[in-house]
Amino acid sequence: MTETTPGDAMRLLSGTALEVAPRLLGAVLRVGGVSLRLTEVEAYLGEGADPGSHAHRGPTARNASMFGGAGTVYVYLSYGIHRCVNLVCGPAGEGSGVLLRAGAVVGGLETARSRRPTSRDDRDLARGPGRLGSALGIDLADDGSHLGAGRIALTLPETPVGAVSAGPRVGVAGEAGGADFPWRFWITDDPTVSSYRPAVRRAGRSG
DNA sequence: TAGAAGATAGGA
DNA sequence: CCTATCTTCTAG
Repeated sequence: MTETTPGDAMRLLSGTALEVAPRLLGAVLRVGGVSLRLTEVEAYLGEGADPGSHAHRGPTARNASMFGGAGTVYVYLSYGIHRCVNLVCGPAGEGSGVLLRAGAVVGGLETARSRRPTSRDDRDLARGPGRLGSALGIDLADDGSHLGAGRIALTLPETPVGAVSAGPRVGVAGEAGGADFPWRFWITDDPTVSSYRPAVRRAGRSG
């Protein structure tokens, strides 16, 4: 068996988000004692290149780590509740990354279950970006950390995954969330992939 | 300084 | 369909 090294992961992450995202499928992310096999991801390009990206308008206090270059971990608070995880790719200063949307828990199952008591089925433990962050015990303190340098590590798949599907990104408003931006990738037919939801707008709804 | 919107999840 | 919950950004 060929084992992937941290260097292999860094090499992959140095590419563009669109090429990195599908190749992260099947990779195992370990955070402390919980390991997750990634089954669903989304690519986000950098400053000025992707209206749906947090980095689109340039660096701010929140998204600063997105500009940290390949291997940086970007964690942000979503809707005041959920912690979502991105793996930054490309060169420093660009601002591109891959949002981790779902996965299957393959290690530390008991810990993950205790963190997600409302999950009635193990496949729901990390089905969706908020749930994924919760199951892994991700904290805002993890923002800006680096793969392999702290408690977060990535191992690439030893064998290639099977069929991969692509489609519009979830919850992204406007044109960047449409069919012209099929930048969400998932392992076809995998039960841990989240269900698609179009972007919603609360104030001035039903537009 | 205020107000709206947001890469969501869970419940009715 | 509605709401929880709070940070971030933008306009004035």
